[in-house]
Formats: sequence, structure tokens, C-alpha cells
Amino acid sequence: MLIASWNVNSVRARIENILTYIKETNPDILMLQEIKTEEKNFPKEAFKEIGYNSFIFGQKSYNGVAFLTKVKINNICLDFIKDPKKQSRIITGEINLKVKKIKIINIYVPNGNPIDSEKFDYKIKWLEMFIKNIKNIIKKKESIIISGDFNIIPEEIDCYNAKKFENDALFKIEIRKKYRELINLGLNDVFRHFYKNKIEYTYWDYFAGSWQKNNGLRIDHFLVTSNLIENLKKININKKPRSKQKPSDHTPIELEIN
DNA sequence: ATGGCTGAGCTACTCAGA
Repeated sequence: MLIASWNVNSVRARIENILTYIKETNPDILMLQEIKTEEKNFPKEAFKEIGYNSFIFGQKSYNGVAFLTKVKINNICLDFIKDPKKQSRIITGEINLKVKKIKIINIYVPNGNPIDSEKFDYKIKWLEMFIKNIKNIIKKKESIIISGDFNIIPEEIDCYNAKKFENDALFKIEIRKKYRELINLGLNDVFRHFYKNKIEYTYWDYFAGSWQKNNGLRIDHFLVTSNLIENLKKININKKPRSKQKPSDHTPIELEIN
């Protein structure tokens, strides 16, 4: 099974790029972040035509997450955490992989900049609520796949210039500690599981040739519980969509799991 | 060292992104 995750920076502005990507890659499930639209304006029909059902947690202008899927997803849930700001940042469901039932969680973590603002406090709070709920379901020995735009640079090697990001909400030590907390609950960063020291990025900003200079960040991740390690086949950061015309600033990350 | 770009909503400009 191929599961992909992509922050598309508007599903409507990106529709052609997304359709091309799906046709080329043929994922079973594509998790989208930053769809920037309400469900009523989500291009469901375009995805239906190429064989995908949509499950959407939308919001006008900002945020918004969705699953596009060829396989059955059960128990879709839009309130995994109780967001004090009521922003659309998380959608969950359940899939069956052979004999295993797996909870799939698609997240768009708040950006949190600037760090001396209420936005940073919201990011911390959001992560705390998220971790608390993950902790509870891990206790029950469930199998979990979490993916999406974490807005967290885990380590120095995940950033083209760590010094520059010291006081940025993506790399601030308090935020990286939250990521460590998740890992310490028994979750595994799949990219690092396969590639211990590899430098690869999932995001390049739109400014001043960042893409051409490879000034990137690794902020989109797949985390899985340890009971799924034996099922992992492959992880790939697919840079092709970032190289196209009118790209998202993020590129998809793809997990193959059997 | 800073500002560079993009999208939504709306139609002038702000907010948000990271």
C-alpha cells in the first residue's frame, strides 16, 4: 500500500498539479494539508473521476486537511483534539492492512511564528493536546500512522541553515522537544529509520531561488508505531512536484507499507 | 542584513505562511 502526504498550499490553486501527481504516482491514500477551502468548494468531482473518494475537514482561506483515497477508510473523525481556535488541522480514520487495523492521522501543525507571540503559545498548546491523545491510544497497543506537515525541523541536518532558524518556531528547542516526546512514546520517524544521516528536504520557500539553491527544510514527516516497523517497505521524498510550474512550496512524502 | 514570493478574499490590501 502506498500512502502519500502533501501540503499543497491550496487545493484549488493546485488542482492540475495534484491530478498530474496522482496519475504519475497512483497512491492508495493521499493526505492533503493546507487545502485552504471549505468542503463545499473542494473539487471532489475531479478526484472522483480518477477513482478517489474525498474526506474533508475544510476551512475558509486557511488550513484544512483531507484524505483522498482508493481504499476504504472507516471511522473518519474531525475532532481528535479539541482545538480552542476551532481550526481545521487534523483528520483521522482507520484502514485495514492484512490482519492489522491501523489508525491513520493527517495533521497540519500550527506554524507558531513569531516566537514571542500568542501564535507560538497556540502551537505548544496544540502539540500538548495532540501528544496527550496519542499517548492514550498508544497505551491501547493500537497501530498508528501519523503524517502531515508537522512544522517541526527535528534536527540540525534537517535544515539548510540551522543557525538561522534558532529562534524560529520550526526549530525552537521547546518545539523540537515536543517532537522528541512523540518519538519517546514509541513512534518512529520513518525517513530517519531508513536513512540515518541523509540530508533531504520536503519544503523550500518561494523566495529568491531557495529551490534552485536547495535551501530547504525537512518538516513533513511519517511517524509509525513500532509494531508497524516490520511492515515498512520504503520511504521517498518525491521532489518532482516541487520542480513544476506553479508548485506548492512543499513536496510529497511517500510511504510504502505492506 | 533584509527582503525576497504565493494564495485567499475581495477588487485594495491585509493576513498568513515558514
